[in-house]
Amino acid sequence: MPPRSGQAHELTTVDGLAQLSFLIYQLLERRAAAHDLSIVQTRLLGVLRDRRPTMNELGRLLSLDKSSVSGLVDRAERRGLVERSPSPQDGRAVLVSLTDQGRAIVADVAPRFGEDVAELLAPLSASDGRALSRIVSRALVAHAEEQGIDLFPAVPVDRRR
Amino acid sequence: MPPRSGQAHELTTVDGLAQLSFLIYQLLERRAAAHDLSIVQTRLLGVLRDRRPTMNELGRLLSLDKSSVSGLVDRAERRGLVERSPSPQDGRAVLVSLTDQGRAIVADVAPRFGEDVAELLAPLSASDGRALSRIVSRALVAHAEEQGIDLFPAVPVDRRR
DNA sequence: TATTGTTATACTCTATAACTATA
DNA sequence: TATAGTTATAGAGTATAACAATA
Repeated sequence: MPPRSGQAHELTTVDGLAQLSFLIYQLLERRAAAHDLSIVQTRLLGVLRDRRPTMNELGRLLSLDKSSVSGLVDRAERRGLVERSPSPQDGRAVLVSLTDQGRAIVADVAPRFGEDVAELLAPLSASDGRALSRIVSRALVAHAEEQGIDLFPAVPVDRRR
Repeated sequence: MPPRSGQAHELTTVDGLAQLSFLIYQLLERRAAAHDLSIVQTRLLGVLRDRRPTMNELGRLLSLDKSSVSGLVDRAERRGLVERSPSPQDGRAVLVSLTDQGRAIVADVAPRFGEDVAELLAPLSASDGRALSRIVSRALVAHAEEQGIDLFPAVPVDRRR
């Protein structure tokens, strides 16, 4: 039986966060679909926005096997969204970067997705909106510290190797 | 440049919610993988926990085409997790429900996932935790109302049609 | 005629295993 | 030998289109 809170139903914390996650996931999915992109392709472009990783690093960033990365980059490259170049440092390594076309898509999708999220939060009061942002940020920062992850990379705009 | 808030970094609302979503998504994915289940299969089982929908309704609940639902249910049925039965009301319709085995998996995954989420929120103060739950719930309820979706089905434990 | 569901088909996405080339 | 990446293969997941059965 769902608990009541005042006159309206309230979800449990877990159910609420799970549903919120799926919802936000779908918002991004829908915006990506406007460019005929899957979520994974979109994450690929997003990750490349401020990085120029090797295939290997890309696998770690996206939590994918190297063979999955090969296929992913193949399809993105075939569509002209990313490009491969040989690493000057390591004859075995391959660097992946956005093309202008890929960058244009990121520049289009990102703000629209931002609007979607803003719209989702529009029914909240201003103070609830601020509180949500602060609390979520706090939880993520604590989690990142525990995992030894840097949430705020130095943003190497044009790092070459 | 990321804004500062006191001594710690704070993410933008959009970035924070997006990251939180992917994180929660991954938590569920990891728990599901322990049963060799994909996220989609897990969502299928979760949706069936308190429903006995037709294939058609299932498609709406999971935002999938009917042909995708056919394949999804095929694979779950082959593994003994769900079962199809003819609708007594409509000769064309097919009802889908959990088997005991499917129910057992839900009963195992749900609390573990709940613990993962609780752990993620553990660094928050008690009042922040409550506020997060309340605010998220509020946003989801408002969104569901706008979309004409019922977040709280009447929980038909043993509804036959 | 319209709706429910399945099937055929094609593509994306993913991992494992075997392979090539470089370190 | 070890590492970086690709390829072959197999399977899940998805949608479109065509179809059969029922309403």
